[in-house]
Order: sequence, then structure tokens, then C-alpha cells
Amino acid sequence: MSRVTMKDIAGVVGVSVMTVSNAFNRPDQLSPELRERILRRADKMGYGGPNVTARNLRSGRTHSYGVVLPDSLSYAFKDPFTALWLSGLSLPLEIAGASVTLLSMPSDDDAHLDVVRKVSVDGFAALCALPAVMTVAGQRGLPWVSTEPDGGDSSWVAIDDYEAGRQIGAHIARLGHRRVSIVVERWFPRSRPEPTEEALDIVHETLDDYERQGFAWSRVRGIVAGLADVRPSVVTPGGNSRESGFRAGELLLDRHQRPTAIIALSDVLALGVMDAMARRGVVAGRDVSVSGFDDIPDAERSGLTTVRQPILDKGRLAGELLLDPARQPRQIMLPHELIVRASTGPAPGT
Amino acid sequence: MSRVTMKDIAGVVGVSVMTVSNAFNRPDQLSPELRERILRRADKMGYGGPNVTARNLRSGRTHSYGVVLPDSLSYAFKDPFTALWLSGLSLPLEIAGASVTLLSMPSDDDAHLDVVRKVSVDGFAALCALPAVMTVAGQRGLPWVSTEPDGGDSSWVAIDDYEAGRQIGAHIARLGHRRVSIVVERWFPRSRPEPTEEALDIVHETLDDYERQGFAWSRVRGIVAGLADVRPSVVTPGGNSRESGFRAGELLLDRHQRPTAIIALSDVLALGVMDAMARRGVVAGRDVSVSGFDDIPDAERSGLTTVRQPILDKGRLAGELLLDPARQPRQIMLPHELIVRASTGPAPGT
DNA sequence: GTTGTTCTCTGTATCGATAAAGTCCACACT
DNA sequence: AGTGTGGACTTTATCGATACAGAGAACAAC
Repeated sequence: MSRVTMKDIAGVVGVSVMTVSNAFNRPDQLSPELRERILRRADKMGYGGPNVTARNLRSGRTHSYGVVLPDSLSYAFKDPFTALWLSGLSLPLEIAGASVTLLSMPSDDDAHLDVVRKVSVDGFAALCALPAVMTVAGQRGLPWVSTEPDGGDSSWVAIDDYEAGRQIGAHIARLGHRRVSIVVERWFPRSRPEPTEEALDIVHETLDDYERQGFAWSRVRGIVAGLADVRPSVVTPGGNSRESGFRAGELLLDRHQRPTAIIALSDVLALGVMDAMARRGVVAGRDVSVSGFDDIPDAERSGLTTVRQPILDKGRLAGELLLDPARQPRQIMLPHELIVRASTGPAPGT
Repeated sequence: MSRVTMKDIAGVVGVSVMTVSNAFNRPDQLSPELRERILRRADKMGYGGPNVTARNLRSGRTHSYGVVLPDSLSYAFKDPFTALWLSGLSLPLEIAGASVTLLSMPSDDDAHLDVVRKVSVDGFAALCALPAVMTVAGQRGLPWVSTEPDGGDSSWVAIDDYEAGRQIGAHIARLGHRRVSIVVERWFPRSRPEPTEEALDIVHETLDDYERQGFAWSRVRGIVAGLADVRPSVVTPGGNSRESGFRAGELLLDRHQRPTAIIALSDVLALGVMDAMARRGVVAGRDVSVSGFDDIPDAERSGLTTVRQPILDKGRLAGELLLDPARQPRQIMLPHELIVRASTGPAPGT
């Protein structure tokens, strides 16, 4: 049995298709009796209501917005920052009666890009600034909002990562630390080939070494600027997770020349580092200083020095920009704040 | 400037619309040179690729699946069980190149149902068995999978909640507990009006009292059966969260006749209860026994006695059923297992 | 020279609805 | 009788693509 359409109903009731359409969408356009008759008949025929896709085609809108996530969907549900950002994003969307379509984008190969090409949405919000994805979204002529400034005239809701990094770096330098390591997730650019298992934990002895790999992140550049004459080493464990942080922590703590300060680029990484420290009886803020980034709820509980950013607002505003493509301004820089807690302290021996 | 269509391109290149369509979708249907010429031209004209909605209309599929969540989206991102289930669900969908559209359904009023009516998806997976939602999904002729048996011939992937509850109840009874309280989230049926703030924490002195409120959950019935002649009281704090559990715990621990065992219907509720106990110096498993349900990762860390259910599989199988409406069987009962940990012990004074 | 194949490409119908304009008719007013 | 007016529907065109059947040309086989 093929699906019932308005045409079928129109045929049975003996009216035009348009009248059936009006019965469902514009009650004022036909007499109550006829409307009643049509609806009853439609129900009896097992009609499921106006076909959504056809309506979307005609109206040119789908009332759904795509969210491009930098990893598998399970990551989105595990990472506290992502979860909060998504909650914020969904607030205005939900109110507007729109739904959220999640798109995982672990890489920007063609198979994944195809999902972006073929998904039925009115716009995109991207948690990660994959250029290829942005290009596709732009080609489709759909609005999109990202979480990072990109120099162009695209829309974004971000914080000043460089300045935030600089403050962290300056804070650490001011405390007298000379041996500093930065822990960065292996993330940007995503298009890089997946490293092999063994290559996951690499300590780049110098920043140059790290940058030669093709990485460049304003947060890192800011930290380096803040550290001034102190030259940090860099560790790039796997993804952005507590486990990765733990591995990075193990690696750094077990080195011959243990760093006195570890600057992680996210709170979950920092918390992982602290897990490794706890296991070794290394006290945060006394033996080794640790800092994070984001100020997720767990950061406060663990006394983690970090940069607070308004995560929920970041998402909420992105949602509002998506819903209203005319809204101005479309490049929003939100405030951040260095939150100093117990996990950072003077360098030992100062 | 209106959007460029295949028709425009066809006009400019001087071929039929179908040939343009083939250039994009079936390269084998035309000469490579012509295809090249068309694609180049399309690119130059700023064509964004075949319109997704039009294609969906023609093909009758959208390659997106709706997930009905029992609360606001932020809940989905916070609750460990939901997050895990969603991860599982998304596994097969992601592989099939489909995307996931999240629908929050805090109530089944018409405004929320409308989202279900108007969202562009090929099927639904529901984490909560809202009858009205199921009806709408069914009317639309779309496949749907839920997480609870419903007596009919619908599709579901579930566990035997009654039996699981019975085992928990029997376990507690066997330990000699006579004063037992059950902590249930205020969830079913969702269509009930939101209770006022003050009414959130109610202790139903007897089970009858609780059931008179219109509640009925097989998990509860199982527990009662397992407890045999012990008659539990029931607390219904707010939602399914650690905070609710905490409130329920406070309420119960501060009562004149403190229960010796508290059976929570989810791990997060149980962990909340344990938070309240910790604050009062009440030792779990010695002073008061606590049990949960689900066996989320945190449960093991906290030594919580609980019923383990294969959460990830529950989601994964739901996804597979959605993708393949012909797949059999469509009613899958997964195994569960009572996991006894330190949080339950003999009733004091036995 | 005729028939048969293969390769490209076209024309038309279709998907299921909705917007805009048009028809028809009853009723009111002058 | 002549003209307006508004309500209740219908007609036609449109959204933007894809399926299907088949036309026409090039080339091979006999």
C-alpha cells in the first residue's frame, strides 16, 4: 500500500488538493463543515498529515539546524565543554521550534563531507573550524556560525584565545616557572592523517618543533607570548579527553627533567594530568603547577586554575545568529577571565 | 539573487536538466568531457550542488533519524545513561551515513508534538515511551523503536525491568532490611502537570499511596514483588539527576524513622543519595544500604550495587532496527545482571 | 545496404505540497 | 436591473530535483 496523499483525499472527498491543504494549514480559507469532513476523511484513510519533505521543498526551510562536531558523536556526549555548548545552542533553537541535527566530522574526507552536502538543514553551527566543511556549507548558501574568528566576514561567537593564552602564560611565568610544558590535543588541523598508536604521545622539545608539524593555534601562540623568554615543550596526546591528559601527565612526570608547570589547553586534559599526578603523589600547585582552559564545572571542584569562558552563552548566541541571519553583529567576542585556584603556585625552589 | 538551479545550468550549457543531474549523481551516464564542462560551469555559476530537499522529496528518504528525548536537550547531554545510549544509537547510523536529529519532548502538548509532525526524518528512536509521540510517528508511517515493551507489535530494545527490579528487591530483603524506601524520578507519565516546587519531594508512606497518583512502572512493581512482605515507602524528587537524588537522600535520612535501605531507580539518583549520606557521615552498606540501576561508569567507582544493563547495545540495536525495517526480531530483550558492590550490606542490628 | 549494439543524451511525468490568482455564486445596496 | 462585495473553492504555476522510456548517432557485423 502506497502512502496516502492530499491528492487521494481530494479525490475521495471531491474537492481540490488545495482545499485539502487549506484544511490542514489555513482553517480560515474554507468552511468549518467542509474542513471537518476533510479531516475526518483523511483520518479514516490513514493520512499521516502533510508530507514534511514536500512542504520543506515548497517553503525552502526545514526548521532543523546542523551541528558539526569534531569527532564521533559519542565524544560530544562525553566532553563537558561540548555538552554545555550544545545545551546553550539548543536553547533558542528549541524555543523557535527547530530541531538539532548532529553531524560528526572526525575528518574532512569526502565521505564525511558528503553528509554535510546531503543533510537537510537551514544552517550550520560548527564546534570546530574545518575549512572544507565551511566551504561546503557556504556553497550550499546556508548560514553558518563557528566558534573561532577566521579573519573573513563569517559569523562566529568566540573568545580571544590569544589573549586568554597570554594571561595563562604570564601567570605561570610570574610564578617563576622555567620548565614548562604545554599539553595540546591532537586536533588542528583535523585533516592531518591519524597518527599511529605509538606516535600519539610525542614530546616536542621545542615549540618550533611542534609548529613544524603544521600546527598553529592562537591559544598556543598566546601562551608562548605570555611565557616571554621561557621556552615550553609541547605534548600532543590523542584526543581531548581525561585519558589523553592522563597519558600526557604520565609522560611528563616520568621524564628526567620534569616540568614544574604544565599548561593544558582544556580542562579535561588538565584534570587528566592531575589524575596522573595524584597517582604519583605529586601535589598540584606545590610540586607541579597545572592549568586548564574552559572552566567546566569539574574544574572548580578540583581547584584547577583555568580560563573561564561563558560556554553556555557561546552556544546560545550561536543559535541566535543561526535563527536570525540578519542579526547584527555577527562576530561576537565574549569575555574570558583567568581564574586562579590552588593548582598553580610558585615554582619549587623560588 | 535567487539560488542557481540545475535548470539554469542546463540552460547555460545547453543540455537537458537530466544531464546536469546525471553529471552530479551518475557519472557513467554521460561522457566525461561533457560532465567536466557541466561541473565547471556549475561551479562558476556558484551552484551549491543538488538541492537536498528536492532530492529527498523525490527519493522519499532523508537519511536522518529523530531521537525523542524525555526532557530538554541539556538533560540528554548531562545524563550518563542517555549519553551512552545515544552513543550506541549513533554507531550504526553514522556508518550508514545517516545523521541524528534530536527532539526534546518535555511534555506531550501540541506544540511539542508539532515538532514530531514536522521534522524531516526517516524514523524515530524514543528514549521515553510517550504514547502521543508514538501515535504521531505511527501516523506518519515512519518506523520507530522504543526502549520499553508496550504489549503491542511495535519495535523495542529493552531489558526485563520487572525481573531486574525483583532481583534488587529480593537482594535487599535477603539482607534483612525491613524499612525500605524507593526513590523514583517524577517521570511517568510525562503528561502529568509539573508539580509545584514544594510538592517535588513527597514521601508516599505506602506504595498504594504512590500508585494512587497514577504512577506505574514495571521496575517499581518488580522491586515490590522482590521485597515480598516488606512494604516500602516511595519518594519522588524532581527529575532524574544527582541533585534530585541528593534531595531525596536528605529527606529520607532526616526522617524520624530513617530507612535502612534506599532503592533508587537509577544510578544518578543513587549517587545523589550517597552524596547526602557522605555529607552526614552515614556509611553506605553499613548504616544505610543504597542501590541504583543501569551501572553507569561512575557506579563502579563509587562501589554502588546496581543492575547492569547493556546500555551501549541497547542504543546500537535500536539504531540497527531503524536502519533496517525488515530486520527480525524487532522486539529485543537484552540481559541484565545484578551487580552487588559495597553500597549494600546487612541491615543494622541483624 | 541492412540490421543490431552501444553510447549519449532528451522529454516528460512525478514526488507532494503551497502561493497566487481566478471563478463562481449568494447577497446587499442603490 | 445593475453593480459591488466577500466567502468558498478551483486552477495554474512552482519548488528543484530524479526515474523512466526512448531517440538519434556512431560503429560493427553480416
